[in-house]
Amino acid sequence: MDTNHAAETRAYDLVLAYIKGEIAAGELKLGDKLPSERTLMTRLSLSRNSVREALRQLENMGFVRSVHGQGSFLVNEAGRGFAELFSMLLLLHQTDRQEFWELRRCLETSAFAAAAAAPDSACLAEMEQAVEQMEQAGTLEQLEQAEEAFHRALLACSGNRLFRLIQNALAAPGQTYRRETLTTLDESVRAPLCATHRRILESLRTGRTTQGLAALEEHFRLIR
Amino acid sequence: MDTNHAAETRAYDLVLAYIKGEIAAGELKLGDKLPSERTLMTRLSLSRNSVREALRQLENMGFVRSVHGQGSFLVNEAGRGFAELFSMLLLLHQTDRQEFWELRRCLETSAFAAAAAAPDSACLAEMEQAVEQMEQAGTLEQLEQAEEAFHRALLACSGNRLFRLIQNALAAPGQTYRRETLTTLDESVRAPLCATHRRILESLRTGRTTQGLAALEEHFRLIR
DNA sequence: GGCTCCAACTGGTAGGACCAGTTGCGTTTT
DNA sequence: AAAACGCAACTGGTCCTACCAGTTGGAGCC
Repeated sequence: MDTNHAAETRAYDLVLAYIKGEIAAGELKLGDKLPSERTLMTRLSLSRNSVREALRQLENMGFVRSVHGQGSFLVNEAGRGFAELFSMLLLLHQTDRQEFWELRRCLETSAFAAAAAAPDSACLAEMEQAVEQMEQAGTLEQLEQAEEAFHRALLACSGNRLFRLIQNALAAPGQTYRRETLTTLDESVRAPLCATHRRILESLRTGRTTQGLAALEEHFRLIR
Repeated sequence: MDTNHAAETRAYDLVLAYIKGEIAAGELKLGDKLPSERTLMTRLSLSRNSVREALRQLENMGFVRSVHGQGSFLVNEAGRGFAELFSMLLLLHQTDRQEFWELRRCLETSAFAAAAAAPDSACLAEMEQAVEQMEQAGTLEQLEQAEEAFHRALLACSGNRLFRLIQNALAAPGQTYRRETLTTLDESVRAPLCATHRRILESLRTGRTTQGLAALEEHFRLIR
């Protein structure tokens, strides 16, 4: 194995270090406006190019949002750039849809368990709304959106922000897969699909965890 | 809520699209050398700045490795840039160690189940070696490395590349947490810790899944 | 007071210049 | 002829300047 990974240091590392320092010092918090590129340039004795490459990296990670004419802001949209990442992974055959579904199943099972242990009424309400929208969905697109909303609420219910982060990261290919699955779905499967979602929700309300986990399993069998 | 997220298009998107096109067309595959920045510049009618910003993004995602004097290469080091991401998440209090452990537990539980269904002898051998190193570890550092190797092998055993990707992403904070935990660990806990790892391995060999899951749970109770 | 408009910000892009590693080929040396 | 050297032509890394294009806020006008 080569062990010289960390040897290289780039100019824009200074910018990253500076931003992180400001955050650690409490000078910078979420929503704040970063110093302008030209300010950072002079302050850190760097070219604007280097500053911009650092900001691109932060923007790519979802921590910075640069708006033309306004400035750059510290935000929390972590996972935004992951859409690109996953499309590349798929393109390079470094993953496939089976692994994708397996990860989703893994996350949602854990999320369900966490949610069942301490259900959040707001999230339950969201899930209720999503299930109703699924049941009443006229178009496929509505069904799609409702289904996604349901799972988003379920993940949110877990309270784990990392789970949601990964879910967001999976959102882009997820939409593709969801559409593929739903369009090829036999109409006869649609009713059980809705029923499964409702059972998951109800089991969270009644605390019947094992029943809910079974419903989750069935859900992934149906949709995979 | 504002809904104009996707309106903006940047110059470097052209580069990303071009690279992806080349990959899709089979012109470019892992390990290949990308066209030089100056070539891309003229070929796509962009400034070198824009080309570089695109390459930085790809490099940040771990798909490109630029080497001074040699060129840029298409690689698969996805997750390399995630170390930065997680340190930022922690810095901004967008996650914490509890969520971190919960994610690890979630992944490893699923990975164990997958591994139990179709155990891979090579990975089992790696795990065996890791357990032995744990049992014979003299220094804390050795224990640390052996423990990490064990879990790396377990995740690899699942066969799911996304799992390994996320594990790599978690590696940086993982090392910090692992060290924190192990250094504060009572010496009396060390033996059971090794025993737990061995039990996980043995259960994979004997196919006693429920026993293995219990051992995994105990592991996370011990180490958290 | 409310309006318009312009000046002074902001980021986005372009192109040139130079530094600094790497590579390979031609020349020189042995 | 084989080995060593060295230069030229790549490569990415950085800096600079200039300009375009949105946004903002205040000066001045209605």
